[in-house]
This record gives sequence, structure tokens and C-alpha cells, in this order.
Amino acid sequence: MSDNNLQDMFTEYLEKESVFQNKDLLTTKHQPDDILHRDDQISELASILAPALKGNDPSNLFIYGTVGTGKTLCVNHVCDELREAVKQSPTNLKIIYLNCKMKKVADTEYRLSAQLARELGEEVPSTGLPTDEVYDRFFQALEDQEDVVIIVLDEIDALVKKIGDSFLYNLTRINDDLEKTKVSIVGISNDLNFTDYMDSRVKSSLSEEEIIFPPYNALELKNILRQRTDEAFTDGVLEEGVISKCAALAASEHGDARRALDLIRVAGELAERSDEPEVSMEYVDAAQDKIEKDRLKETVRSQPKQSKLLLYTIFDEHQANGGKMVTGDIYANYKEYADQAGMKTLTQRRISDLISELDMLGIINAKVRSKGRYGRTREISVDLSDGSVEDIQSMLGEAFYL
DNA sequence: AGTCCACAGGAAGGGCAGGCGA
DNA sequence: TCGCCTGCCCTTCCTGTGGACT
Repeated sequence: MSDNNLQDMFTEYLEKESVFQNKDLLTTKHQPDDILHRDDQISELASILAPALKGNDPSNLFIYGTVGTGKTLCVNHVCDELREAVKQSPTNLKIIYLNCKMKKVADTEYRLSAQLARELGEEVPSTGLPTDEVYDRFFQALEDQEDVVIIVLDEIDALVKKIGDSFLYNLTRINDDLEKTKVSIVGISNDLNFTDYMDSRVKSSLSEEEIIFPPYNALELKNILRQRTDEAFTDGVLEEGVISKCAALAASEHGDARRALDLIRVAGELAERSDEPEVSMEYVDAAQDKIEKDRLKETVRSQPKQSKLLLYTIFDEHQANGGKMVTGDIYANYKEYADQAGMKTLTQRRISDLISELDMLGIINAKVRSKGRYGRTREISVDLSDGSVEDIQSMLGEAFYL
């Protein structure tokens, strides 16, 4: 395409009426002033954290709820209000928010201590120091804060599953050793049963208070979508029923508001790309399909090389024979492909772990099955649509020149 | 009831890259 | 530069397991 053609394309794009007025309102980054259907949770949260304003340590708090139920949104909202309110009081209040699922930020004990210390203004290298030393620096930084520190640990379930609960144990006991500062922990978890993994002492001191965020129903999702789309979309571009459909689809998937917003945003983007003046129902279906495929492709793309090759092997076998596969067969095929691709062959033990990881990511299904005399193995199956499998297979095939 | 299969999966440790302080 | 520390990926060694078969 010549430069002139490109310029024409951009000019045309600029002149075109957009279906969006303000697309940012449909992203999770947007913090609405008025949070719908969460009044009870917000006032409970506020009353639990309010003692911080008078320099007392609030009870530790545990918040549960599935993805997209507004936990993080409400906590951030209340924290913002607290920060605002504390300006009128002599208390020194520091609120730290950390997402424990963020890779390379808070997924190990070292990184978590280091990040917390950094949030308190302490300089800590990303590696190189003994973990105890980092913890000491964090402790000292806390002591220097004085008054109250609230530590919000989002996706705390991911942290405990990865590194265990010993760090949390120390954190919940830290008030016994601090003289000038009081610390309160707010844990946010997507997994309602995750405290089963924890030591009972940690469990009881961490969940002095608990708040549960139930999933939104279709009606509530509809209200939330309406609130956001009113300003996000140009007047009248949404076909009748589009909002209801997005709400219904998201409600059937654990009442996830994030999903509902994604659906309507992607539907808008697809309509705009096809030069349609209106976002019709068919774009919601297309959006549903696109989100699923994109999520899958992105997950696969971020896997290490060996996992990709293993996945290639599994998909290849799935396309050739369909049905269920077992670890032994997959491993034999994997070795051949590793040879062809000129890659190192991992041991079966390692491949077994990689199969578990792919299963956890939802890319494949792997169930342990005992076949009596014929041994115990994992039965592996692929539930994805043929289109998705072909897409990913060709993407991986190109990467390995297979 | 005992055997045996084909692994699952826990534990321990090796090797590597990256980073720090002396 | 060297010694030390970390996280990460991997191997080796090992015990455990559910149910078909004998």
C-alpha cells in the first residue's frame, strides 16, 4: 500500500462517525463514581476500615467472590474515600494495594516483601539479597511509617497456592512486634474454598471479618451495562436487545460484569470495523467467539517453548484420531516431534507437570483414570472447537517449522 | 486376597542466569 | 572479579494408587 493510500485511509477513519463516544468507560480501568448493586458491601467495608481514621488498626478482612463481582472496584473505591477523609485527621494512614497474580511482582516471598517495602519508600533490588534481609527492610519501613498501614492483597489465593501461607502467618503476627505502626490486612480471593489450603491459625486471624460478593444476576448486569453504555456509545447505535443479550450471556457465566463489559465493547469494535452504523445482535455472538479465541491464543502464545511443543503434539493427535489420549502415547509422540524440531527432550516426569499446567489453564482436559491391570494414567481430551484447534495448530506448526 | 500395570506426583537437589556487595 | 543469594526449570529417585486380572 502506498503512503498516499494510507493517508487516505487514516483521513477516512478520522472523518467516520464512531459508534463509541468514550470507549474507556467499558474497560476495567474505569472507576465509576456510582457503583451499582454493591451498597451493602461498600458500607460494610467502610465500617470495618473506618477505625483507621482514628489511628486504630482495623480488623483483618477477607473478601470472597468470583471474577467480575466488583471486589477490587469496591475496595479501591472505599480506599480512595479513606485517603480523602484522612486528610482532615492527624492520623498518618498508608494504603498499599498489591495484585499477587502479577508475574514478577508479587508471586514469590522475596518479590512480595520487596514490593511491599518499595511501596513504603524503601529501595530493594529485584534479586540478590537474602529473603530475611528483604523482610527486615520491609519491617523497618513499616515501623517508620507510624500510625496505620492497610495492606490490600488482591488475588491472595494465587499467592497462597504458589508459596504457601507462611508469609501470611508472619504478616498477621507482625502487629505483635511493631511498636509505632499498626497493620491491617485485606485479602481478596476469587476462590471461595481457598482457605482450605491454609493453616487454621492464619485462617482465623486473617478472617476476623468476612465479606462475600455474590455474582450479579442478569438484571443487575443489565443496569451496570446501561450505566456505562449511556456515555460510552453514541446515542442510538445499540440495537434493541443487545444490552440484554450481553447481560444474559455474562450472567450464565458466573455473573461476571467484566465479561459483560468486554462483550459489549468487542461487539462495538467489530461493528465499527465492518463500517456498520449500528451494533446489532449478530456482533454480540461474534464478540463472544472472538473473546474466547483471543484468550486462548494469548494463553498459548505466552507458554514456554516446551509447553508449546507438547500442545502441538496433543492437538496433532487429537486431529488425527480424536477421542481420549493418555500420557504415555503423548510422551512417545512428543519425543519424535522434539527430535524433528531439533529440541531437547524433557523427561516424562516433567512432561507430566506440563500436562497438569495446560489442564489448569483450561486449554486441555486431563483427568487421572485408573485402568486396572492396564495402569493408572491421565486421560487427555480437547474440548475446543475445530476452528480454534486448527488456528492454534498452524500457529504452533509455523513456530517449530513442523 | 494378592499381583501388577502405568503412571501420578512428592521431595531433593543440580545447573543456570541475574543481581548484589565487598 | 568473586562469593553469595535468588528464582526458575529441570532431573532423579522414590512412594503411592485404583482397579483389572489371576
